[in-house]
Amino acid sequence: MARGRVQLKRIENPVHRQVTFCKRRAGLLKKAKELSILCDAEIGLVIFSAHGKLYELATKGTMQGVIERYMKFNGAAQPEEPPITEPHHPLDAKEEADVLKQEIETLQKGISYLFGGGIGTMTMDDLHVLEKNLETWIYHIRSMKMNLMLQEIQDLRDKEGTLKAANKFLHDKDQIVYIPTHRLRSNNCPCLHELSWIGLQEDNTKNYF
Amino acid sequence: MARGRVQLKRIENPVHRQVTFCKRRAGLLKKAKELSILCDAEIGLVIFSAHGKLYELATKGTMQGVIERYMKFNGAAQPEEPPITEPHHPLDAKEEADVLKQEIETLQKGISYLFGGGIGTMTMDDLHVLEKNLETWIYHIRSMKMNLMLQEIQDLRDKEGTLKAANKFLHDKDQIVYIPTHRLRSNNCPCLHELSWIGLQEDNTKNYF
DNA sequence: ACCTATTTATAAGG
DNA sequence: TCCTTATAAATAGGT
Repeated sequence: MARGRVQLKRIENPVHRQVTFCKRRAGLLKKAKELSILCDAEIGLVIFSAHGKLYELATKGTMQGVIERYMKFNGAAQPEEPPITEPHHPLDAKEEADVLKQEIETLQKGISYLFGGGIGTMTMDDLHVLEKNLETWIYHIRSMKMNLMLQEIQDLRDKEGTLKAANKFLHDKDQIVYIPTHRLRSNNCPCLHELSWIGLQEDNTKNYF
Repeated sequence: MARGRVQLKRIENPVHRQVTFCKRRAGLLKKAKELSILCDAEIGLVIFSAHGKLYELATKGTMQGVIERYMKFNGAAQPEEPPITEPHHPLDAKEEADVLKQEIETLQKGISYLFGGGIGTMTMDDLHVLEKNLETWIYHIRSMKMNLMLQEIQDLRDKEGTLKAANKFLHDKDQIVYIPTHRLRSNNCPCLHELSWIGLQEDNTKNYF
């Protein structure tokens, strides 16, 4: 530069450093603009001062645009083979539990990335996968809850049927106990209809979009 | 520069333009590195050539880090009054349904953004808000389902109690025992224990993280 | 912020 | 792409 060579190390004198920062920052921004204009390039430049202040330049559109373009570039660079989710075979309880456990591990890893170490190492694709996993996870948990609750309801209905039958029988007759079996079937219980619209069975979230 | 002033406009000669691009790109990257070292600044520089090739520099960490920091900065720059989610007053069914309807509208808008128009127009903050809304939404749906199912269970238990009482009454009166009552108690039903760990009540998702 | 001696970047040509 | 060289630009140190 001028009146003395520059050492390529942090300037210790804070005043000198601040002055140099101003001058060189201006120079850098100017050079960036020039390069963009002269050579038809799109440039995004972000500068955080030592004290955390932000200076930015985006030629041709916004910084967001530059970031997106950059993301796409890096996303395409590592096109990890999409694992193609299986059509979800019906599994028994043990298998289901194992799948869930594994799923939970994956997700906890992703989540600790997200909140702990910062988003830094996660690409947009990673986030997408995480989101999908989260949906799947919630779906699994919900399915399990639903199944258990349905079973609970079913049990109670069975009992209800039994009790009703016994009650009716006792009310009608003071004789031999006989519970008619057709009264104990649960498929004519009115409650089932009320529950049906909630979508207890399959991937019901899909239908809301 | 040298041997002739430079016009601040796109260099038309493609060879000249390419040569200048190489030289000035190198210069710009060098200057950026120097500024970072001399003044202890964090710099992210992204250059897309006219032909789409990417050149990048991130001092102090990764480009992802720079992008994150930039995002946070801009997120704070437009600190749209955080709506502060109400502590979720207990609403009646009608209110709840209305809230849900509105929520669904918001989300459908967001989702069509995401899948239709491309991510292009959505910022990271938008995505974050969308994600939060999605969680809230799923939570709401789940809450409603849970409430309905819990009510169903409660109703059935009530009925069970009533029937048991009636049964007992008839039994005592007529001295005829047909249904052993200890088989009808619900609090020792195995299903209940299985249900308890799932957390049927409040914001159970919180506990998984 | 301005000045200016000097260093650095770089345009043109090979 | 790299080398050379003349010259424009950038800038360190001072005011």
